[in-house]
Order: sequence, then structure tokens, then C-alpha cells
Amino acid sequence: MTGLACDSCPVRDRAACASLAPEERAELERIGRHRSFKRGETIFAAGDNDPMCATLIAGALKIASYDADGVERILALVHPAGFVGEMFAPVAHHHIVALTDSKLCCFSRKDYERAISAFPALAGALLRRSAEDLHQSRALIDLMGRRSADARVAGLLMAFARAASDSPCHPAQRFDLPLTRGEMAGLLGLTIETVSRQLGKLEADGLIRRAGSRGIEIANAARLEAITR
Amino acid sequence: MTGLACDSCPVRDRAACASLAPEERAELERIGRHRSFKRGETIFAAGDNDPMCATLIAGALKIASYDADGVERILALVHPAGFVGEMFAPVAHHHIVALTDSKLCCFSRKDYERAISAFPALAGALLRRSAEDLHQSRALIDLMGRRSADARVAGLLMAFARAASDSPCHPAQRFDLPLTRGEMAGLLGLTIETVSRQLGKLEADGLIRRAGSRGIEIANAARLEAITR
DNA sequence: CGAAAGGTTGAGTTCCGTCAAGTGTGGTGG
DNA sequence: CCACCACACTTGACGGAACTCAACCTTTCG
Repeated sequence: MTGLACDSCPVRDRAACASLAPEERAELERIGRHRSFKRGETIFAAGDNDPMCATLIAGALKIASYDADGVERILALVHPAGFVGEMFAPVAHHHIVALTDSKLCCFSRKDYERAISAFPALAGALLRRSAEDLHQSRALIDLMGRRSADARVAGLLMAFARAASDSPCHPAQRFDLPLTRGEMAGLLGLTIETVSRQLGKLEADGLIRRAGSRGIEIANAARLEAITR
Repeated sequence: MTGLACDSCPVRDRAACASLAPEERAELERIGRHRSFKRGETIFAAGDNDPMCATLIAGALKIASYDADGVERILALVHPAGFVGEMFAPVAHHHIVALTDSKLCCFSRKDYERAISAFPALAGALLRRSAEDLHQSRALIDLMGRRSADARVAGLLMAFARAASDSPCHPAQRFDLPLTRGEMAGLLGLTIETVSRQLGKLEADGLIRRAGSRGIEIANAARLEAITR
């Protein structure tokens, strides 16, 4: 709920606004504001008709829908520098919830639309982000289309390992799961129990080692990758 | 392989180029060319490094990946006025194949990139298309996340019914399946046999009627919708 | 300390994938 | 015109994988 300070923003050169000239960014800074959310808080709810959009500065979000039984289905994860919010639909389609304590840089849609038409570079940057999001979505579809639970869980672990790595090509060998079992299940279309059992089996087979309930160490990346198909 | 004729183009006011002023469109017309593909032909293959992009004029496409066993996984369907091709990645990520005989309006990526920076309206229009694609992807993720095969098949039928309808709100009551059983299976992460059995069961339960292998008539939309969750 | 939330494990059952055989149907060529 | 073939689709039997239900363990937090 504070003013902005783009100069010290941790995502200042990765987010969409990074493409702007200094004076353009000053204008964005004028119309946006920082907000913080605690783990589990809902940022936008499906059906909201007071549309907002935002860049994630720190933390992590999930985009999710809930069926009639209240079962959560996770449609996408959002990482820092990611952009969320409906720019074109009249109402929000999905729930956006903080996975961890998070900071966002929020804009009213009307203001942001004006900024897009005023600053052509912004449209280009958003297009690039959107293409990236689309690619991530399709990667998830690919993952969920696998028919066996072990392929899905192994694929998710490899995806996390890649995301946790600094170098874009080599996956991290050791990382913490960013999701609960229930969230992993919601992402993969499985149940909590199945995810838990598959992790146990991967450990028993010597493909991974576990430290606590969240820590993962990849013991045999090649075999883990091989299960993935 | 012919020149363009935007004036008579069937998607002239729905595709991305619709946002352009006449003289801008004339420039696009100069750098693009029409190509036709037969059902089953590959338009772009994953790994292509001679990147192209295109607007679909007529027909239908699938974006797909293939696992080590050759099992096809369909990541997205593309309808007329849709845009395909990687604008940002160095190589194509997925295969793009014609589902039916199709016509495309193709551009080299380099040319199209130039057009985007020259004509800001084009970036906006592509952003809108991209947001739509992203929404479709998430709808598919939602569908695939359903745990039972009947919910997935019923949901797919409802999606086709909505797509086949002229009016955006009410689903068509009668339509032809645009996909083979194998393609439906690849889209939903099921097997051909399971899709076939679920269709049989939906018919036996009186929720749908079938005419030939492709014709579908929705007999009880409410109950079909209810299964969907 | 107790409660709540996340996680694991076990037993039983249902569902879906696999394998296999069989039924159209459209297309090609004799 | 018909024989043949390829392809899409259907149907059945079977077994294994994943879901359900339930109990229990662990960690965190008030």
C-alpha cells in the first residue's frame, strides 16, 4: 500500500515495464501502487468486475479454478516479473491466490490500457510475456497429458529443478518444492495420496533423496528424465 | 502459393491484421503469401529454425508434441483468424499440423517483426489474440485436470458445442466432431478406447445421440453439463 | 500443551489402459 | 461394379494403477 520505487525494484529489468524509457516509467509509477499479500490470500477472485492487473515483484502466485466439490485445479504458477490480470475480458476468469507472501505492483485496467496505447513498447513487452505464459501453459498441458502418475510427478520435479536453477540449461540438483502435496496434485490432476506415494517410490528407487517434506535432491537426473515421457 | 487479396479474405475483420489502417495492411500484403495445406500435412515442425508465422484463413490446425513412443499429445487447436508461429523463441517448440485442408497467410518472422515495430496497432491486436489463446489453454488445462474420463469427454463435447454455435452464449444442439477419436484422446490425455466407450456410455444414458461416427446431437444439455465437473 | 494443517501409509475398490478381435466405410484399382 | 485395403471406430476380457476412505504421524503455531 505504499508508493512505488522503480529504481530499487527487484524485477526492474525483467518485468514488462523494463522496456520503457525513464520518463515513460515515471508515468507508470504515478498510476501504480504496491500491495502485499500473505500466503493464501486471494488477489483477484473469479467474477471480479473491478478489473485490475499487476506485475509480481516478489513471492509466487497460483491461478486456479475450483469445481463444485471445492477441488482446486491449478492452471498456472506465476513467478516474479510475471504479469497477471485480464486486459480484455470483462470479468476475471480465475482466482489468483498468493502461494507465499508476495508483493505486487498493481494498476487499474483502465490506467494500464491507456499506458499501453501511449507507450507502444509496453505492448511489445507484454506480448513477449504473454508468449512465454502460453509456452508455460502448453508445457503443463504436455505434462498433464502423460498417462501415468509417475511420469507426471517426475516431469514436475524436473520442471521445478529447471526453474530453481540459475543457469537456464542445467537443472538444479537440490531445491525445495514450492508447493504442498495438495497443490502439486491440483496441478497434475492427481490426488494428494498419489503424489505422496509417487514421491516415496521415486525415493525408494534411488532417483531422488528427500530432506523434510519439501527438500528434494536429484540423485539420478538421467533416469528421472527417462521416466518423464 | 499465390499473392494475397486481403479485400476478399474471409477473416479480414477478425484476424490480427484487421486492426491495421488500409495503407498498413497494404504493406503486410506485400510481405505475406498464401499457402495451402492438405489434411495431415505438417506446417511447421518442432526444431525448425527458419521461423515463420502465419494467420489461419480457413480450415483448422493442431499444435502437438510427440513422445518417445510416438504418442501424440495435442496442446491446442487453431481456428480461422488464429495466429501461429514463434515470434520470440529461436526454434519452433511444437509441431503444427493441418487437421483439415487449410489455407494460411504466411510471413517470415523477420518481416513480421518489422511490421510489429512499424505498426503499433499490430502489437495490440496480437496481444489480444495471445490473451485469447492463453485463456483457451487454461480452459484445456481445466478440462484435463478432471479426474474421471466421463467428465473430460463430456466437457470436450460441451466445448465443441459452444464452438459450433453461432450465438456465443448458447451451445449448438447438433454438430459434427471436428476430431478423430485418436485426436480427442490426445487432447484429453486418454486412450482411443476410453473415448469411444465414454461416448457409447453417454449415448446409452440418453445424454447424447449419435449420427455416424462424427455426428453428435445433445439430448440433455443440463445433465451433460452436470457430469462435466 | 493442544489444535490445525500438511504429510504418510494401508486396505479395498473402481476405473482406465492394454491387448486383441471384429465392424463399418471410403477410396483405389482391376 | 466389385474386390480389396487402409483407416477409423467399437467391443470385450483382463490386470494394474489410481482413487477413496481411514488411520496415523509430524510440524507449526497459538
